[in-house]
Amino acid sequence: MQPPVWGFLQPCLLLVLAEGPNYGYSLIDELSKRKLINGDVDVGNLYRTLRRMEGEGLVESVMSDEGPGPNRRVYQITERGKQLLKYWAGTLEQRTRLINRFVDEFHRVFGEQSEVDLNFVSDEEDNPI
Amino acid sequence: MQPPVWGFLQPCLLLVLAEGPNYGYSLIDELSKRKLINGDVDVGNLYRTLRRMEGEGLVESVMSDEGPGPNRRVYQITERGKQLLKYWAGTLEQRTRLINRFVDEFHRVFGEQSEVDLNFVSDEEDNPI
DNA sequence: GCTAATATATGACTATGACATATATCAAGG
DNA sequence: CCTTGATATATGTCATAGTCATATATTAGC
Repeated sequence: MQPPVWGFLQPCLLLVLAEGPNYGYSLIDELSKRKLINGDVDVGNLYRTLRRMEGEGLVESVMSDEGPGPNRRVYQITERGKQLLKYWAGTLEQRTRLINRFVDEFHRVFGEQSEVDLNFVSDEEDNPI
Repeated sequence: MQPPVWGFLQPCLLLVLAEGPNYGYSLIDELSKRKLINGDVDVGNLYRTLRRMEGEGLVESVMSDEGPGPNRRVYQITERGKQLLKYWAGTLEQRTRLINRFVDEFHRVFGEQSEVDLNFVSDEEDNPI
């Protein structure tokens, strides 16, 4: 199954772009290299997210014919994007506190020894609802 | 602004229901009391989430005329729901590791002393895009 | 010319959440 | 009896976010 880390792609893109301009395909590589996202990033989702961010004034883009292969749309973070990135750093720290509280409660309810199940599979088949 | 903790409501509901049957309005109180969610929970969102969860066989509900006021729909976690809860405990622990990696990278890029901004406000007004 | 890798983009669908609004029950006060 | 407020569930509409599939174009290697 492996549910997505909702809303985490945007802050990750801002973080990588804060170190310098970059383009879509390369951003995917960076996210994998830094292990900021486990598993593969959906390319369609990536490009639409970047476009949305441009619409929100978080990044700006120009087409570039440098490098081999098809032209690249190179994104650059804006001042506004940097502001939001700093904001994200704060809220994500808060988020870990919420999650830690969740995990503590979980162990309190189920007992410290209780196993977590990393391989939940949804078997819709035998679900008569 | 305060962006939502995406996908966190469902696991929280499962966790509270794992301690005993409960109904919508009371679940909101519990989530606030345990500080599992900061800010208010949208009631419309809550009820739709519970219905969705029932459709997925994670909880079951019965109407109850106990207590004062209008009748309550009392939800009870299923075996399948408990399984998913254990799974959530595992993935959420993984999620904190991703977020910690993000925060580390952030401080590496912006410097340890850099302030996080907990009060980002989207001023769409002066955004000419 | 064909194929594979690179690169960007969109269509259709699902999941989650925000904000507003609707409906109903019951208790308390006038 | 009637209004008001608290409780309780539910739906409408929209935005955001992600999945899976597919389309289109460029370039390099054979």
